[in-house]
Amino acid sequence: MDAFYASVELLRYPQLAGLPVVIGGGRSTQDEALARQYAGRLHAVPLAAFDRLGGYVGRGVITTATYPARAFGLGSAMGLMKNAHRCPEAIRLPVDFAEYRRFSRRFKEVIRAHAPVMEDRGVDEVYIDFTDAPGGQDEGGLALARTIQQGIFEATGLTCSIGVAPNKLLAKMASEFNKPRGISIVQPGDLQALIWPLACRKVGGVGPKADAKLKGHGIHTIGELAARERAWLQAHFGRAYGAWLHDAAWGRDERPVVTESEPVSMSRETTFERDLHAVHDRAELSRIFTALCQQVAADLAAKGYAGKTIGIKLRYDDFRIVTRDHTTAQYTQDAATIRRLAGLCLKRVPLSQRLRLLGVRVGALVREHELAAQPQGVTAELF
DNA sequence: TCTGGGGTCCTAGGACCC
DNA sequence: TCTGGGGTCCTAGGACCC
Repeated sequence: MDAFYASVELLRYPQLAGLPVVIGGGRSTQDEALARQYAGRLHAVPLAAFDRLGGYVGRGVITTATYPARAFGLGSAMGLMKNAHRCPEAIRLPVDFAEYRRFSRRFKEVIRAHAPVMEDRGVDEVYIDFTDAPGGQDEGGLALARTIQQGIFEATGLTCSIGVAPNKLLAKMASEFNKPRGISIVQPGDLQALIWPLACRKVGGVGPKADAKLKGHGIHTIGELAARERAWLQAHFGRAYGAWLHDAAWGRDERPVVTESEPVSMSRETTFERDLHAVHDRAELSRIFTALCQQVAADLAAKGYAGKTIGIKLRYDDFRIVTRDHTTAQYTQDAATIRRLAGLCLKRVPLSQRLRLLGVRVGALVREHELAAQPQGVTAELF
């Protein structure tokens, strides 16, 4: 989906069309009082009433920027405060995940109606298997891509970009070629012309660390990566990752489109408004900790899961992260149990330094209904 | 007044088991 | 005088993704 969060917000506030808008940070002035005042006619909220990026106080990053905002150099994962000077007049809206999830469900319904083999990749992205979908082979996939793009626009008013290719790796790269509202077809023979000139970072799975290391070896483009011997890449990047890098550079990817998967863990975390000290701010920290446990428990219950690995995560004021976890015999989804076990984890961590973030995680999940016969008694040894 | 939140997967060492 | 070879599970950290 193109600039998904921002595009959903623009459906509510069409008066913001064409303006630099960023989504991110905490509550803003218009979300409660204003929403009440203009209920049912949000399109009438005057521009002057919206929060400006330059006036933001707090912690947070830009999660999405509209295309006009990007023209000012505003982009995702950028600190709100530090970059406000690039365009202080940009309008800032708080993140409304519930609303984005609603639109996420709607656009995915449209896709499944046309091509049922769809893999969920988060709120704003999917892989679709065109292989056996009706019309999926017409015009090399272009026809079905157009149908889906149009169907999503009619159902939601949102635009998307689609890449059609022989595998997920290439389709993902192709989808970036013509944003927004683009369709790109990449065929095996296009590797040299369309893929090899791109930066290594464009390969899904090459992040900032791997990219920096590749650059250190003088490898900047996918073509330069493809030119290295497989064995050389394995010697410098590890056997598995080196082989994968080589395959990726040659456009090879056999991963299937996976339509169903079970969650591995559920977590809640929060960055405090100011750094907190375990002793000095004990009461506040404790209150937040309990609330996180209750939220995770509620998430588990809502989705029908229980887990037996309880863990915590904290981030110190210097951004170092530590985690601790503990696996128990009994699966649980109970807030008080999670709180008790997470509390024990917290005791195993140095707490002299101020904390910026606290998180609670429950892993090793099973479905609630598969839990009925949890063994509790004594087992006899037979042999 | 830099730097969110919710995830997955991989690696590596150690405990423990047969 | 010498100490195997599998295998699984747990824990901590880190890279990466949306």
